[in-house]
Amino acid sequence: MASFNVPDIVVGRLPVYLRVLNYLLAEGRQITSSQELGDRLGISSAQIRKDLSHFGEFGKQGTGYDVLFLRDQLKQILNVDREWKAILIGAGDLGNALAHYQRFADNGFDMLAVFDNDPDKIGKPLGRYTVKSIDDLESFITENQIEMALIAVPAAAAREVAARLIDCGVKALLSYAPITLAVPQGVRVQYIDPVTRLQHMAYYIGSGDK
Amino acid sequence: MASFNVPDIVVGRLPVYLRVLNYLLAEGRQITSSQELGDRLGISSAQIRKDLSHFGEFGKQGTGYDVLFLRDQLKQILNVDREWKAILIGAGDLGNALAHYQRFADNGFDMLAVFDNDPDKIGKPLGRYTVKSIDDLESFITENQIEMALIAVPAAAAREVAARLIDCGVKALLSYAPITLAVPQGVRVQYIDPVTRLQHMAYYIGSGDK
DNA sequence: TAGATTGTTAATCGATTAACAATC
DNA sequence: TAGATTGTTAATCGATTAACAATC
Repeated sequence: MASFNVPDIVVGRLPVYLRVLNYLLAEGRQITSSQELGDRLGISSAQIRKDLSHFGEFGKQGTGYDVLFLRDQLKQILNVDREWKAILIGAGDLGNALAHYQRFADNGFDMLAVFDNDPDKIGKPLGRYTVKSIDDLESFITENQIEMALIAVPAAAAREVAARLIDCGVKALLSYAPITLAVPQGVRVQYIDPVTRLQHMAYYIGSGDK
Repeated sequence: MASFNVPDIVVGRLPVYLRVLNYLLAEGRQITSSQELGDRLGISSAQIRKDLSHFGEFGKQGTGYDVLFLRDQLKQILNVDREWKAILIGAGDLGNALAHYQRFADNGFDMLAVFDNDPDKIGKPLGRYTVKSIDDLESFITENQIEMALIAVPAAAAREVAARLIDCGVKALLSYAPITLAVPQGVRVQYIDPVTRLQHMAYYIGSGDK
């Protein structure tokens, strides 16, 4: 797992490589090539080989890559060859969808609890959870050594929630709130905002000449 | 709106600029600067000025930018100074959350219908919609001149759904299915996969030395 | 005017691509 | 062996940053 200064954009592609390898595995494929992976992902084979070269040598000349081996190597590199403990803040419609999303558990992200500040929701069942009070956020994180959190609260509440999470030592935030968060060194944030994505595409399909 | 070959990465930042300008507007601010915008977004003021310079001159030396004016210019540039007609495919938990998401309408994305292939769901209410049969997809798109679609179906169904949408002339797809879609020239796709985002962050917070 | 901030240039930095020797 | 594909190098391409003249 030799690596020190791999470009973030390369790291961001690894999960997609991992995903396609999992599909290949499910299809019963044993061997693949940078060419095939590139074709499936719409990128060049050169980019895939270059990206992988940051971490080591995983293939065989003339043959390609062992799907299972490369898959497992990528899992190691990404640190997803183990379980991660996460929580979800926000039990609205989006929180409900995330609480039911099977792929988190399937990929080793163990969602341990769901929090909300609405008295009408606290104590009620939500999927396999019982919604907890946001008042219990700090104690729960500390006691369970939570490392990641999904933020699915309104934009107006997101900054305070993020601050509290970070105060308790949560190191990765995935925020669905449409707001940019300032976080200290050592804490990672990723954003999911479908509206900005639609706007991005609107630029191109807008007037035909772009 | 002079522009021909603006880097995609620049286009992708404009919606975020637009978002922060809307917040400034809501706060009653009339003037801002590239410095302030950069501070709010965690990027350099130089990058903001450079990005905007692809499209024209929007500020005044010594003063900065008129918030309302720049906001409206960005809306024009992104082609979001008008309504866009969209549909949603998939009425599961995620589809339910998206059907209720107010920010689409707030930002000019008019969701006209929700489709599913499950007989138990078809005809049932979902937010302000009544779930339509996927059998009616083609006729609905054609009759209503749908331009965008949100895909919230299982991965196994996503390729076929995308193909049908594209066949009917839909030009922008926002897919929540964890699979890469091959689309023809002129069609845009964006993906939202929270699992890849968590995996991306896991890389950094994994072992402390990255 | 003095102070501030833009828009732009040039330099730096970083990522992608093409090509090919190595080698399975 | 002949054919195929990797890993890597060097060249190209593209993005970001720093700096500053222009100017409000």
